[in-house]
Amino acid sequence: MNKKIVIKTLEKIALLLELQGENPFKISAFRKAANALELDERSLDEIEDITKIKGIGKGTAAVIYELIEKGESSQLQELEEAVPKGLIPLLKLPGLGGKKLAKLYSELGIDSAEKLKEACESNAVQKLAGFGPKTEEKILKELEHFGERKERLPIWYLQTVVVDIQNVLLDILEIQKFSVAGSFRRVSEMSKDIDFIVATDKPEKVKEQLLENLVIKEVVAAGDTKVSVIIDGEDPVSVDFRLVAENEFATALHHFTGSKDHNVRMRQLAKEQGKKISEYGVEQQDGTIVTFDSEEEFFAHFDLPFIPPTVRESGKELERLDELDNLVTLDSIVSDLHMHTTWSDGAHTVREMGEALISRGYTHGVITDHSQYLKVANGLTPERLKKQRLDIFEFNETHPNFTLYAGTEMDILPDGTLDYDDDVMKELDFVIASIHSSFSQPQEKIMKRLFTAISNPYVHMIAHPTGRIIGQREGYNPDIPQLIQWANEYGKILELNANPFRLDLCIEHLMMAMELNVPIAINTDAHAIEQLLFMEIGTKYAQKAWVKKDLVVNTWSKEQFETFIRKNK
DNA sequence: GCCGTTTTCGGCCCGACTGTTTTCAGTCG
Repeated sequence: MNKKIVIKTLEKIALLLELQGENPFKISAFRKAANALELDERSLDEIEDITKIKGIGKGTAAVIYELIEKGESSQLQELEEAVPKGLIPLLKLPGLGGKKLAKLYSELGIDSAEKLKEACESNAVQKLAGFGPKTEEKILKELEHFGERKERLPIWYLQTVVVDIQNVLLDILEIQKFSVAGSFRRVSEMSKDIDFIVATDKPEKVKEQLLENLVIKEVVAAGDTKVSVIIDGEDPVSVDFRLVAENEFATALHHFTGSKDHNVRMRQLAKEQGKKISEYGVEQQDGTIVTFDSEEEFFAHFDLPFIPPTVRESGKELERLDELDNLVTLDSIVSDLHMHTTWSDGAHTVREMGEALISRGYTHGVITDHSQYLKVANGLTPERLKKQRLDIFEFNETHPNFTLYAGTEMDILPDGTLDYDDDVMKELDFVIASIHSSFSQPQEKIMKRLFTAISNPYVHMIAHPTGRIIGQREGYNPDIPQLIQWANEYGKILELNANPFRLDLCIEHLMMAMELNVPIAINTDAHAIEQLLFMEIGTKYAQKAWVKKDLVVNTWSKEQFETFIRKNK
């Protein structure tokens, strides 16, 4: 029995129980059991006694054993018979949860969006206890756009929204300080909303100005401590603002940064110490509330080191505290190994890019323009590549404390050959190979192309290994475990492309690479100076996968880097 | 449904907002 199927079944049971209006704790027990199974690294066969796992007891274990033995769950089947399928999508309507939907079904027989609409239009809904005219009106309004709004939005889109909001917040005088929180602060690839924590002693004024100055499509809620709006734009985004007193800022920020599981773990820990965590502070045994100037102090209160937002996920991070020092950080980065200039499709010259790297405090970098195959990007022929090197030599002569290396981002062609001959590559310091064409080839063909590149002695790194664009395209579906194996065998680097559209390799694959100690280069792939800033998001994303500092090529000194790039020459 | 140095019952993380009520339930994060 596949563990994934078991997890899905438990989640499905929880969902259907919810639609029966069941006890919320019972529902969450099934979700917790699914979660516990997911977090356990063992396969189903390797687990001897499943009830030994915390969160799995008699009831959920029975479901799991039945699944293993019969391949199906009688409990799930019964639920599926009792709960109409049409109710499931209705859970997505804001304001409607399991209890209300259960009532709508049992009292009015509502099991679809159409029936719900009819019932609202005939004013049958407002007659139910617990419902009223406003609820009815709200449901009708939500039904108009039902299914239109995207559930989760990609980080590269949300980033633009966050910047716009920050500009509005900076102009509100009554705000003492603010920070983005939530999954965006944890650098999730996709988020369903954006959270901001705002410190102020004049919440009324701040609320007023927020409502006035933001580009608002809809006000969802506007209370004393919480303002919730939908920001208008290409894709509308839910944004929550939490207005708190300045001394509550640190605990509020921690609380609303999450994740949920991280918070639960922290609260349990606090409870063990006789304390209680809320967004307003930490309540001591004697009832007094302690507040903090920073999240660092908050963690220190529980004898914990600062846990970066990026790793606050499953709660298990509290068991990996000794690894926190090994996480890669922006200030340990001394180079960027993938960028473009005006020689191909970049916006700035070799000199401008080089000087931008110096002003970021780096010690070295590599210029890697596109190769000849990419005509749309003005890719370089071997002749132009030679001329470009004169620019690089000249730069190095005039900047003695910094080294710019001559590289390329060379295409792996659709027929499986490489865009430059070995003797062209031989002349270069650093060769990146990547795929930009024929994404839809069968996996076998894609892997042949990647193998040609990775096994070539002059290739140092594979860039953006899957070709994905977050939330938009899957990429070319390579067998990444195999690629990681090859990288290990041939001593090659794999890239974590830091462009927020890509973040490629993804977390799961980075973790696999860590298991084999395959070196990772975090590169911005900058096509303009401003994009060198992507390094920040790249390092944070790497933290999410617990990528070790020593395995990040960009933290290596110039000497270490040179030893690596020269080993095959 | 799960769990237990508060141990077989009774709490489970905790609190805000809304719309329904006339003190609270449901939803949400």
